[in-house]
Amino acid sequence: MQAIIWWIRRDLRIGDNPALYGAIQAALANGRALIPLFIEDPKLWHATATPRQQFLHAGLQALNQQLQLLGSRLVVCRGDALAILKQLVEEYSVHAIYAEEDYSPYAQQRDSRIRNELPLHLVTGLVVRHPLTILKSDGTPYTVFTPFSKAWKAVPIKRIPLPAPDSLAPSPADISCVDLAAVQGNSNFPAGETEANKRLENFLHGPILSYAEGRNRMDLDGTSSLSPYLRFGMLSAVQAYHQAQNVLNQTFDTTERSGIETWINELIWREFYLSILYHFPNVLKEAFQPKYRNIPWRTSQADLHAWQQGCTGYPIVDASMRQLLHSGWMHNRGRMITASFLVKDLLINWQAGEDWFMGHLLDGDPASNNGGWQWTAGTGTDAAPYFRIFNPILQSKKFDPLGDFIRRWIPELKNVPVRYIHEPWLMNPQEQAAANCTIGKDYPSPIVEHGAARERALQAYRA
DNA sequence: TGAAATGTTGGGGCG
DNA sequence: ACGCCCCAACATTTC
Repeated sequence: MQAIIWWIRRDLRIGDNPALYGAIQAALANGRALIPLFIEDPKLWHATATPRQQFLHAGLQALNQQLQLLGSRLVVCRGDALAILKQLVEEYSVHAIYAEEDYSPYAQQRDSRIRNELPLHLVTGLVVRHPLTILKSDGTPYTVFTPFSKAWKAVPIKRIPLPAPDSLAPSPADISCVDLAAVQGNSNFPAGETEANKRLENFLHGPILSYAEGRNRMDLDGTSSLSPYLRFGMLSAVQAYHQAQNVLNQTFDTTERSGIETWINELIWREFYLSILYHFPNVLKEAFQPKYRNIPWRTSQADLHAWQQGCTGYPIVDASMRQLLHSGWMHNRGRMITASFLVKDLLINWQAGEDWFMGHLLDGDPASNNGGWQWTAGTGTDAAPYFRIFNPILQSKKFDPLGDFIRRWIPELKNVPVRYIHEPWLMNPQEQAAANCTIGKDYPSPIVEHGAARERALQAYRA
């Protein structure tokens, strides 16, 4: 028997999947078997990224169900990719391996090694535009978002979404497979392509129209909450882009159009940071800008811990951090506020925050996460200038005006009235008693005073 | 995809 | 009618 491998990495879907499409063509042409393969590589796992790992496992189970409906099944192996592929290639006379290109340094190195020994075909599917196709006229990569996005939009659309197959060649019956352990699903984010498509539909039929403003409101569901699905390719970026563009073409209201355009821009931000990582893999180890590689960071285990656990005494920071801890996701506005707080107010190295986020975000992706952190720290490409320091109280008042979001995640504050919800330490003892919340006991006092912390950060960055 | 400090303007109160 | 002050409301600059 001869076979073709569809090597699944972060493209857990059958709709609009160029790697699957390529594998099907190759299998059909010669009547070969098709092996849908996922390799769990322990080296790829962040030490504490259990929530994301479970989301992936649930996604693999969902994919397996889809494959079984098409007459196939998912094969899962655990170990070193090259070793496993070598063995399969030999055992099942594999003629070709199709996979979607990944741009992380680890994946690039792994794939180039494999390509030296095995017939690995890499196709573009993780992004709409391959990082090598968006370059300045002198051939160097963009390091500023706006010109990058203009160039991105100027390139004609290369391909339209590919249809999902309606049947698949069976995979060899005797192939050994690691059992997918039963996983507890994440109730906030059910894994799988079906759920991803449902969310995209819902988002495109409502929230996206007011996304320009709505995306900033932490107390409302104004965002797409699609990031975990894009992270694992349960949703194709090409498909998301096309559907958003279709909605845009049928929308004439200025506000609604700007909402759609803003969301499309977010897809481009994702590709911007993937491109940055592709061209500058060193960003995972150091600041993009050399002049910010020697900031005199503080090391305070206690402060870092308070930040991680959502016990800083600043409600908007703590609510966001608890949202991350308990749901595996954080609102984008929350990401900016908590990141600014760690890096500027606590003056703790952005890499500690990057690591914590990677350990807890379902959508944790090296490119976007690193890009976001370096943006906030002011050390990255097209980054916020170092003196741009978020005031957590003002941010809270602006983006959670009634404190509903805060109360949802910090039960200790549920009886605190609106006028104090953003800065509960201002309550006098009577008011604290009335709110059933003693500051310093039921809910922590602020671990830093923002005004002083701001001055300290400005001084450190100037130096 | 900031916030604070500083500067400018203009209306209103008042002598 | 006028000058002066206060201060809110913006605008600009600075961090």
